[in-house]
Amino acid sequence: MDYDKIEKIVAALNNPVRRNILFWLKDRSNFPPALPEHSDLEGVCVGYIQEKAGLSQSTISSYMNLLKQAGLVISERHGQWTFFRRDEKSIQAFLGAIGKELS
Amino acid sequence: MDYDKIEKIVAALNNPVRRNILFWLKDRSNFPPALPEHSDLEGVCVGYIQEKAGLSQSTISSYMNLLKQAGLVISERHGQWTFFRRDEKSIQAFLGAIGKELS
DNA sequence: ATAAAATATCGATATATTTCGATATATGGA
DNA sequence: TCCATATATCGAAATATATCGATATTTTAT
Repeated sequence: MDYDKIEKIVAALNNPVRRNILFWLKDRSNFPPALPEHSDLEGVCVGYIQEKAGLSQSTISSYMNLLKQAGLVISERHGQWTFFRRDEKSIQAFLGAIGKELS
Repeated sequence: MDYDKIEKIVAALNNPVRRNILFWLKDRSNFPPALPEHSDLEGVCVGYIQEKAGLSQSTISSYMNLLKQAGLVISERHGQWTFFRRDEKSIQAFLGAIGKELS
């Protein structure tokens, strides 16, 4: 994982709301149950994330995009809904890389 | 390690110069040899850090203070000189904590 | 005491980030 | 087609950060 990639991730984590969102996404039960037609989908609808975060819809939208650009989350659109889940592989790669850089 | 402590460290790391400084401080040979009267001291004189970073003296001073407040470095004053070294224990604690938070 | 060297602090400016409300776009239903 | 819902994008204002030069402070030497 190169220098710029780490930089992007550190920047993404350097905000309490975004950091919280990643934490919440670890456990689906931090959010309301999915709608019936979404029950077999992975991830959490951005609307629920926005509610839980308590910020404006536009802010959360830009934050989720930033997390996505940093590679920390994966997004999938299903009809009118966008779902986000953590990119566990990328997160682990980051932890490995930052561990190596700082040790 | 609590939430605010991690926040401070992530913020400290969220700058290329500060991140580089921590990296350079891993290896004393990234800097010129110490003066004879400092040869038995630990750490690197802030003047050398400033030279290597290529920014103004005042910027580096504030940056080193920020790294110190985040607990990433330890400073020691010897006469007119201030020396900085990494706080390895704190760094490892951070890596453990961020690994736990993100995993 | 004066002067020099090293470094911390201050104040200012430019730029980046946070956050919002407004609006645009995408999807779906009647 | 029109209307509704969900979400992305835009532009703006407030705040935070990066960085500088000037100045203050600390330490040392003469």
